[in-house]
Amino acid sequence: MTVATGLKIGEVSKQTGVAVGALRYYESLGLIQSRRGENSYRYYEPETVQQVQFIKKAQALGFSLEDVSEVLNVHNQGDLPCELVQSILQQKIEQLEAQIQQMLSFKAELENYRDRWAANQPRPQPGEICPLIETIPLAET
Amino acid sequence: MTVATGLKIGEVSKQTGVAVGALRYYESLGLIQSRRGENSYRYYEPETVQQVQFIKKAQALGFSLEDVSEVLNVHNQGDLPCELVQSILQQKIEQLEAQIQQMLSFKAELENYRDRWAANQPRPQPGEICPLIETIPLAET
DNA sequence: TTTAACCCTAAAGTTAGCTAAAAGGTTTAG
DNA sequence: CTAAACCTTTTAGCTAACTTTAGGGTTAAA
Repeated sequence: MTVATGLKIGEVSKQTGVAVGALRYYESLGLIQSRRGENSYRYYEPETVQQVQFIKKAQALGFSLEDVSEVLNVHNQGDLPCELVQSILQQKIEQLEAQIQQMLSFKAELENYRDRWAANQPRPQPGEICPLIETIPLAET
Repeated sequence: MTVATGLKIGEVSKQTGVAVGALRYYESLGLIQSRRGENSYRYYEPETVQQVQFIKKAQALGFSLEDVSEVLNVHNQGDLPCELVQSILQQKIEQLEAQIQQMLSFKAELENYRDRWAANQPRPQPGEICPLIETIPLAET
């Protein structure tokens, strides 16, 4: 039997805190690579640990696995992906800002209803379930 | 043939703007009810239109269909669901507030990185992909 | 040597709220 | 009478990022 070198999937899992199944999933998406031993086990280079941590950090920044994939593709073509990373990051920031604005105005609307209802609690008319909801106008599309 | 009374599903759909498939889905969740004719068609009471509008309005307030189901259960037990609606609404507001706070601090963090990197763009060391990401500390769980 | 711990694949399940497609019965307008 | 429009059921698909399950091989320590 030849000696298979490298880390087994469980070791990568332990070192990164990423579940074995998730690592296989990443590999299925082409985010990480492995060699196979005669036993068909996956064997990873030590760098894979860093790569997985890269993925985790990117995720922590709100990058989807597809974003990560784009970045890695640029990297694998020998180019510096930093500019791409910057532009994705800028996009994320803008998306976040837009979402926050939306949520703020939605929250204001909810508070509006809550307070209006707290001040004046209507009773359901026959056929109604709860006027707290029934008095809301349906949004125009 | 006996006369089947009530609204057919397409009529409810037209009057509420909710797709036929969605109405069947609501029924499968027990949110609305129907009688069946000899032809196996669903026939709805006129009140169903209001009930579906109730669902739409509750959704517009961020209620999940499960939330709606809870409210309707209370209603169907003959109790006034308004108090429950109020407390769900309050919960939603609080959740929203918490999410907004999280997103704000996350956004600040991203801007922090963006600006730090814009000021001083490091080059990848051997084994690194892009220090913009690699210099991020992994969050403690 | 045995057995626990580890590895494999493939496929299905998770969440939410639907939509779509296939294959077929019913009704209704002309 | 016929064809369009409507209704039925069941099943699958959509998004994202996995997890779980089932059914088996492999390895390593005691």
